This record gives sequence, structure tokens and C-alpha cells, in this order.
Amino acid sequence: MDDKQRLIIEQAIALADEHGLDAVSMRAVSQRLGLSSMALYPYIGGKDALLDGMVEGLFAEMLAMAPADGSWQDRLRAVSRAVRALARRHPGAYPLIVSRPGAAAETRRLDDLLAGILGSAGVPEPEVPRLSRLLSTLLLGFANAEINGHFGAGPASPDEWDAEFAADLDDEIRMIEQLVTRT
Amino acid sequence: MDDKQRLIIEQAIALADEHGLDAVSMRAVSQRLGLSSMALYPYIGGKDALLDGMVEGLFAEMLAMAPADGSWQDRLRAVSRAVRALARRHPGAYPLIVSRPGAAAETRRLDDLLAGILGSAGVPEPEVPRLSRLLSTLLLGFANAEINGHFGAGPASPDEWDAEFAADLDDEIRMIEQLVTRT
DNA sequence: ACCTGAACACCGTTCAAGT
DNA sequence: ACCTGAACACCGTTCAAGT
Repeated sequence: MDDKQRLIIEQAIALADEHGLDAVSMRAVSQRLGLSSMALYPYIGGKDALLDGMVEGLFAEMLAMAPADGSWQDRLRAVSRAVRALARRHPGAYPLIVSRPGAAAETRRLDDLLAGILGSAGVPEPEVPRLSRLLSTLLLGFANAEINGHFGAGPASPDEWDAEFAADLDDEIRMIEQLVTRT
Repeated sequence: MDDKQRLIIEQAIALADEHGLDAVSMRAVSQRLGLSSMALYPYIGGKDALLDGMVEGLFAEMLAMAPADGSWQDRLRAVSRAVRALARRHPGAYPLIVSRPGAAAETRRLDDLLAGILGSAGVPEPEVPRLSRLLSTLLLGFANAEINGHFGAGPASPDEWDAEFAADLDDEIRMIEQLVTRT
């Protein structure tokens, strides 16, 4: 029954969002489920595995949000929106995505998604993996910066972040278009 | 005497690089200095302030590495090299840069440096702050991905990371050049 | 099969005390 | 002024035990 596993991860994410990542302890998570801390161990391996599971859960949620139709530009914008929406929905848990190694299997699905988009944009195949990684670094990192309050002099309101992100994306889209026509 | 403060932060960074971030405890750091853990509190505020201090120390080290002469393209490449060199020199401590809010004063100096470079590239002033943030997100995030082993199918050897990073930077440089001539 | 309690070796931090 | 020891309320995790 990995229903229970999913339940545990769900509660851990909720706890992180409500009280910060530091509040995510085995004891606190188990308490939310009416169990003792040791009851979690059979379902998740331990604290580290729980954090990995949270990353996996976050990615899964994000990938479920991104629609897969429209022009490649539209799809790219949809993925970007999904990443930022995830970060804002999970301000406490999201930073795990950027701070934990990509051991999780779901992690690579974002790169695959981006690779698909770039492929249909006409990007030459040997360039696709590199550009996927560039974009995922930028998307994940930018959302993290917003959540973490990076950039002392950065955008102040969510609307300003939206505008900045849209402009960044337009630049990247132009970069990709130029790369395609250069070939 | 914030000589002592610097000494503490130095040892904390060394400890992180040698034994991982989790090994950085007040007790372990103080032991490296031949002190009890409580002796650190007058010099640094506590664990959180210590971690912030480490971020500050890392940024300072990086900024000292980046030469400030040559064409704007050369200077941009120099900054990029400095970021990656920092990450590889501090594989344990570096991730703090990306996981901790930019409260540290030094944090913004990277954006200033990038803004200066973009300014001398001829980027229109209203676009400069946004592009500085885009570049710093990309540079810091990419180095973090390398350290953290993000991207399951990513580059395997340091040389491959070098090549990928150089290609990314060329793309960004072209993007900036195009943005300048479009004006 | 599923859960618990006590226990161990750790944390960060406070506070009274030492020189 | 600078440092320490004991103590407190927490951790993650093990292990024997309960039903």
C-alpha cells in the first residue's frame, strides 16, 4: 500500500508549506497522521528518503499541470507557468527541488518535456539536451529566486515577477528561434 | 575582532566541503577551533547567522576571482568561470548560495557586476536589471546543477560540463547582442 | 502485519559560573 | 573580556516488544 507512502509525503509537504522546511521532522510528520515517528519507517526509508519523496511529489504535481497542446512557444510558456505556480503553491517545500540532487526519477521528466518542445521547435537534435538543461535550470532557478526573495532589488509584487518572467521567456524563445534559423 | 568571525566561517566552509553540509554543527565547527560550541555565539549569532556568513564568504571569494578587464564578452565569461570555479572548490558549501535567501549583502554584488557588464555591452538601461537577474540565476543554478549531479543524462566529465557551459554562454551572448542591435 | 516505548547519540541554545 | 559545563528541549534511528 503505497497509498500510505503518498499520504506521508503529502503531509510532509503540507507541513513544510505551513511551518517551513525545518519543521519537517519525522516526529512532526507522524504526529499529523496520528502515528508515532517509528511507524513511518516501513513506508519511507528515513528522513532523506522522505525529502526525496517530497521532491518527486512536487515534480509530479507540476507535470500534471502543464498542458501539452498548442505551438511550441505556447507549450514552453505553459511549462514555465506550471513551475512558477508550483513554487507559489508550495513556498516551503519547493526549494527542495533545487537543493536536492536529481536522484528522483520524476526529475528527468521535466527535461524530457522540454526536449520534446525544443524538438518540435526545430532545434537541431544534438543541441536539444543542452538547451533542455539550460531552460530547466533557468525555470527552476527563477522560481526559486522568487520564493526565496533572492535579488534584493528585484521585483516587489507578483505581477512584476510575472512581467519579468514573461520577458525572460520571450528572450529565450527568440534565442531558440534564432538558433533554428541559423541552421 | 572579526578576524575570529572570519576564522569561524572559514572553518565551517572547510567542514562542509570535507564532510558535507550536514556535518556543519556548532559543536563540530567549534571543535575544529579548539573551543566549546558556546564560545562561537558571541562572534556569530547562531547557526542561521553562521550559514549566512558562509554564503557571504563564498560570494566574496568568487568576486575576488573575476578579473574586470577586456571586452564585455570576456568579462562575462570570466564571471562565469569564477562561479564554476567556486562551486568546484567548495562542493559541500556551494549549494548554500542557492538554497539560502539573498539576505547577505555580498549577494547583490554579483548582480551589480553583471549589470556593469551588460551596461557596457550597450543593453538599454531599463532592461539591465532584469537581464542581470536572468544571468545570475542561470550562472548560479548551472553551477549548482553540476555540483549536485542534477540531470541524470547530463555531462559526465568536467570537460563536458565546460563545453556545455561555454555553449550556453555563447547563446546568451548572442541573445544580448541581438537585443542590443534590435534597439 | 502493523504499530509503539524506551533508549542512544546527536542537535541548537540558555544560563549561571569560572578566570 | 573571554570561555566553559551542565542542562533543556529537541532531532533521526535502532531494537525489543506488544497486538
